[in-house]
Amino acid sequence: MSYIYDMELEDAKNKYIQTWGSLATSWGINKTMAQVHALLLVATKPMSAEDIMESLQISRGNVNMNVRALIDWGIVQKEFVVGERKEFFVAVKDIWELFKQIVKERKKREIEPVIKVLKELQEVNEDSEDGKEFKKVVTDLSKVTSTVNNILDKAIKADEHWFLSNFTKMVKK
Amino acid sequence: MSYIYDMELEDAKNKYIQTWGSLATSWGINKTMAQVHALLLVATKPMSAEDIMESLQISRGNVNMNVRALIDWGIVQKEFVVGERKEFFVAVKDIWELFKQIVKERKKREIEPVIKVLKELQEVNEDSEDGKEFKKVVTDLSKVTSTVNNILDKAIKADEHWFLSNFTKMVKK
DNA sequence: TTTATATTTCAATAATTATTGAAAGTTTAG
DNA sequence: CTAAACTTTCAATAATTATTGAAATATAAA
Repeated sequence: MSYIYDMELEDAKNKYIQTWGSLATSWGINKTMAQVHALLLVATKPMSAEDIMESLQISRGNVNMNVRALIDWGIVQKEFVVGERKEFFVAVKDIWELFKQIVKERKKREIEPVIKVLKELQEVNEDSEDGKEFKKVVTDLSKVTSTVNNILDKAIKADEHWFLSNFTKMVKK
Repeated sequence: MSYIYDMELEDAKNKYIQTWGSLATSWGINKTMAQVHALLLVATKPMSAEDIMESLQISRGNVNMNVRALIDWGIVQKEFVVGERKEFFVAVKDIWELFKQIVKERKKREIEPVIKVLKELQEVNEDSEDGKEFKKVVTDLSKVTSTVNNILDKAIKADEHWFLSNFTKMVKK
């Protein structure tokens, strides 16, 4: 194992962590949250709050808030290390599981609130020409949104192999 | 057409515009951009920059920037009105077209950069145990991301009827 | 219990992102 | 061409969101 090689791996890991953080911004996800997740995903052993603070050069409070958010998303878990009093954290390493959790969470945050609002809006009185047009827009939005929601539900329930092979073939013309 | 009824429709439209704006925030999309889009989507005729300024109580510069962004996304278009010198704007009213444009744009912004980075990262030397693990994570991420990307490509090319009926049935067990 | 260790909270502050509005730039009518 | 009508730009500012760090709280060992 040469020195040069190690540097390359470290560089790759860093690039990965940094890139994830900046991409996250355009997804409406906190930069640090994405970085902490990326760090845990490529870590070879459980990390404590202090390990994370040091790796990413961020404060204790920031680590705490973002690790909690990741646990909420269901993509990071606490882990206890024998002989250690403090908490350690690990990322869910199974990428399929990760994918499903992320879909589940974004569905909940992005799609379900939309469906809820559209449903309410469909109850508006629609006798006038203007009202009919509004109702049509809302109904059409509802239809497409619900379909997407159903498809994501299926994806969440599917298993990895089915998704990666059958689904792909199925979708191909 | 009664006064009360009109109020209800106006209220519904307002609620829709406001809600869209706040939901957009959690999607990494500018609030005003979403509001302008919502406004144009339920408008019964083309709107000028001034109409939008007045409706949403925002500045001219803000309208200009956000309308431009919407045109970039391909979900709003300029329209000329006879006898009027200024520009008017309309939203793409075909919801299926809207859906496809949004998918296309988010794919480009969210998924394609990820694929690009993962591809680069797969080139890291992987002789050590640690390196192998890293490579596995990256490869797995690549696989799932590419599959999602392919599925979205198909969705963009599909037609509405196929998507709303066949795809749904197909996906059902 | 007391003490040491670890975690959480949150007000203050920093960093980022959105918005304004007026000046500069463009386009069209006369 | 010139003036008026309209659009774009962008530095200044406002609003929002993220981060810090120290105090408060919680937990476990002694």
